Amino acid sequence: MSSPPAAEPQSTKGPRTTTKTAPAKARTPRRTHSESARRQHAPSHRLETPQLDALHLELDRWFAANARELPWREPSCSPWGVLVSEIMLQQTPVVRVLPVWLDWMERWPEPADLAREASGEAVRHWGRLGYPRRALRLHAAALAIVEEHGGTVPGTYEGLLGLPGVGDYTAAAVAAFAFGERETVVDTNIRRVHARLVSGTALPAPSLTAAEMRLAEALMPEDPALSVRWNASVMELGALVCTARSPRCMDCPVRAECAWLAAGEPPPSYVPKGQAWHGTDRQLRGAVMAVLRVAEAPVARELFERTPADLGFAAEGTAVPLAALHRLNSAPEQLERALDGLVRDGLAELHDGDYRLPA
DNA sequence: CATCCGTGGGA
DNA sequence: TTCCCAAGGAT
Repeated sequence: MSSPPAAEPQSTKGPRTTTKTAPAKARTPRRTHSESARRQHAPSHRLETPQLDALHLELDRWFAANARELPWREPSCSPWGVLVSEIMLQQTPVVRVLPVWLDWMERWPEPADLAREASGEAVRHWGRLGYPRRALRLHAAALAIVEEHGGTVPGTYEGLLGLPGVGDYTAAAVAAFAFGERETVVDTNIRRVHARLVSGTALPAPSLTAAEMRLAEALMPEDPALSVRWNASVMELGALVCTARSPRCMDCPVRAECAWLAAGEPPPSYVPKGQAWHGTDRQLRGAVMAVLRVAEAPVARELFERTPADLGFAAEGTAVPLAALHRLNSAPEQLERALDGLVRDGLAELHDGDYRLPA
């Protein structure tokens, strides 16, 4: 139904103006177990088998026919656009990211455009995507890109990993999808597909293991362009077919090779524990941020506490989110903790008893 | 390494 | 209605 998206490098990363190196304050590069595993070019078990070749072909064909058309997959999309999409997509479904991503790209087409703004503007236009710290980190990343990379998104795993909000997954994903690098991309979708297809289990381990990284590396095609395509294909299969709940195995292009199906779909060996929500600080923080995002002016602390006679003072627009906040009926000390936490995290500023987004 | 950090649509 | 959980990262 959709035209095959070409999984080609979206930027001919030409001269990336590497003249400005040696930043005054170099970020300490993070070292994760998966990165060390990535570094060891452990040729350990390269599975150059006919079966693997067939798998690559089957998934590639499926991807060509079934992949969603997403703007950040267009060859014309800049590395900046890919980076923004990847951070927005962290723990957030595609359908909710789409409108916000389009708004951001129009508003801030380049890192320097966002870097010129106050961080609070990034938070405001993050809307209701959730985890607003990501907006803060994206703004900080834009600043770092301008100050340390001449305004262009770094094109290597290491360079990307040094950016705020960019971890192992995002660094590999941007290097692969925006620059065509052969990187071992492992997200929750890919982990689940590997668990079922290869390991024969319903779910991957609770946390990412070194064995999974080795497996992911072993499954990737050698050719960089094909590896990029493979990474995108496995991720898309996990998102559309090999889903967490009620996988559509009938529509799976590789069901004949699936170890989990062959084993009779054994149930997961553990139950993922859900996150508490009602009555938590997170819920309260979310309600406070909903108020600050729509507020035109700083919001007095009393309005959060509901002491004034029921919102007579609420500035227009803030009445609804304030009412939602009051409905939570949280203890004063919890509200205090939430507000302090937001200020500590840089999501809000406090001036003379008034709260606002960071200016 | 376990925990924290938002949100809303679908099962 | 309730519960699950989606292209994770930082501490």
